[in-house]
Amino acid sequence: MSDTEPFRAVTATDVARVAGVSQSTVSLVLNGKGRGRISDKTVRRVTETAQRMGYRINQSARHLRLGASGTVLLAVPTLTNNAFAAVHAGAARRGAEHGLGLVVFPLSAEDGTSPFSAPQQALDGVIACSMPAKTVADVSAGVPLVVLDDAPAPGIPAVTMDVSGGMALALNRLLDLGHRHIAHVRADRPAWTFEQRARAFDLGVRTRPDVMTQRIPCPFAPSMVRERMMPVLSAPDRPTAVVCDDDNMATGVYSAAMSLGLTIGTDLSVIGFNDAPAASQVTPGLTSVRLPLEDLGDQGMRMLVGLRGGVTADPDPLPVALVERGSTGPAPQV
Amino acid sequence: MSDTEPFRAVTATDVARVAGVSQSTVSLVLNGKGRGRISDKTVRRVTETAQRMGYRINQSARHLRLGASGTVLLAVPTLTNNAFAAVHAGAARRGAEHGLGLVVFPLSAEDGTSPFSAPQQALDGVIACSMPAKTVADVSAGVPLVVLDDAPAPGIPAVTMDVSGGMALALNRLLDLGHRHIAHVRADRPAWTFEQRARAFDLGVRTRPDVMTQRIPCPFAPSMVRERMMPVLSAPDRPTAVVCDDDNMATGVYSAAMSLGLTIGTDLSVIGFNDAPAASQVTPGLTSVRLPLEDLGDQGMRMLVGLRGGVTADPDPLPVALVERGSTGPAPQV
DNA sequence: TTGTATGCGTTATCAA
DNA sequence: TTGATAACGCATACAA
Repeated sequence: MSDTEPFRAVTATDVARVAGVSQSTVSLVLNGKGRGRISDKTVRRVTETAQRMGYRINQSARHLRLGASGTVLLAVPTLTNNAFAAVHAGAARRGAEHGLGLVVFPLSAEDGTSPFSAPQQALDGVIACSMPAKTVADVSAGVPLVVLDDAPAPGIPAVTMDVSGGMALALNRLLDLGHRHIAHVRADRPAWTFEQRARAFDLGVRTRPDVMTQRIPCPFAPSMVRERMMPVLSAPDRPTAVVCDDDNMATGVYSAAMSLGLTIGTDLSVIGFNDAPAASQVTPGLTSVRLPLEDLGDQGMRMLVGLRGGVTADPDPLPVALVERGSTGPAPQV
Repeated sequence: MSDTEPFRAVTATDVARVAGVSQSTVSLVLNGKGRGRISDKTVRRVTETAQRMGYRINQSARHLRLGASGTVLLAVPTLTNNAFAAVHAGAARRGAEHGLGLVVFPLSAEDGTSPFSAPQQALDGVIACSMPAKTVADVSAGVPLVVLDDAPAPGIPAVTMDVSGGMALALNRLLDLGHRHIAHVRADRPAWTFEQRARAFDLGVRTRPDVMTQRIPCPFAPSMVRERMMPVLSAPDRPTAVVCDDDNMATGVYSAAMSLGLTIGTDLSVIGFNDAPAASQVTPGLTSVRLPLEDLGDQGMRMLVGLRGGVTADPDPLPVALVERGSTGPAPQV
């Protein structure tokens, strides 16, 4: 009852003493390794006792014993894109269930230097998001690796999202709305995820000779997108709809359209990718391809954890959805 | 040279063997506890050997020995606001230096239930961001606590930002620009940080009877702000400038203004708080009070770590700055 | 079916 | 000024 009494954690040994068994039995039971070794009665008693006493495993001790560090690295190309916050959240939550902490690190494609001098020692695994596996080669040396939203390569487990399907969704919606001149604002960054979008766009319009298209590579910054779009949207035969590789880029299109006096959703339809919070905050709301980013992180961590379990088959691409808002409407009459 | 040779970490014992000293000497030296106990020559030799061998401490072992968990909890009111991503980044980076992992958890003010059944066991500390200390009372029981961006209370270490000063900055700038009718869109959420903004606004206009003011409490959602602002901005004697408690709320003002045909920066000046990424992406760019959120997280973690060192004095409020963009301009002629 | 014994790498106490 | 030694809580090989 004393406030000053130092807190003492409930250990497996404590549970063992109360349950009247040995500590190793407790360990066996709690790790599910009692199958065929420990009697059902004992299993029940131990489980229940642990529960009742509020036993919680000491991860430090566990990691020490197992020679693991309890940390996983999440490598991302940049921190500024809030998409990665979602991936992080998903991975972190799942990791916590397994006593794994998650440390994020931005690893630019050009300069792949890492702060980890001895990754094998410091890391239990690496999750690379939206970047080629070779970029993280030096930090992932000797450590289980999972790539997210990148090209599935033989021998490297990958979790992907159906970005091609997302582009198809966007494109078909625009076609349904009667648009026959559609531009694709492409992220000018070498990444599988953007190649997928480009390919799906090209594929989707290939069988439609009645549709005019424009492909506009752009740096990620909205201001650059705006600059690039000004001449495009001023032209006499301007596109009536634009698909952007990212919601941030879409805001650049908004900006250009507005200063040209074009009304978004009426004169010009715009679709983005990610369904970032900003998509619902601009006016009009931005129609966007929602990517299951939190799921992506979750599945990635799940796969990493399963790696020692011998999981090898990549899961199906995660489904995506088109979220319609005010930025899309019927093609304007010519 | 074999690829299959299992990796073996460099331990303090390894260093000891090479340096020709005992393992305990290595521990003493590397923890800086050799002062007046270990000879300078030995200290040098050990330090250098450890460096050369690439020794890295095993945090699991350290935590086990010290009875610590190596994790601290960052409690935030909501995850949707990207401000907390910055706080998290700052705290996580600093924590990593001390072998501390950071787990985030959204703890709503109403329902303060936590997923931590035995916080003293699972957590080495709690950092509560923008929420009253009593909200985290049950999870922080028996654990060092630091509050961020909240009311400094006796006995509870706090790190704050100069939000009042930020409001003064914003207000004075608008006054300098000639605005004499200014509205304050207030976050309708009980939090110290918003009380500060409100108080500073009230204080700043108290001595200016020539200035008309409006105080408009609002939920956080931009759509709600828009709704509330429509009648305000349609009125014949509408405000010529608006200060918002948050950048997100400012986008709601943008939305309302635009649908009323008001040009931001000319007809209506707008200032936000946070300087979120979105502030530079809207058109025109949003003038905003930049809060040092990453610093806040960093200082919070630093303070938590210093707690066992006996640090008690709260640091000065972190300085803020006004970032001017296109959303502010001279007051329109009446 | 269960218990005993050992060591993971560290810190800290005590003896030398 | 330094070294031997004992835990910390857990997983597991081996003994019973």
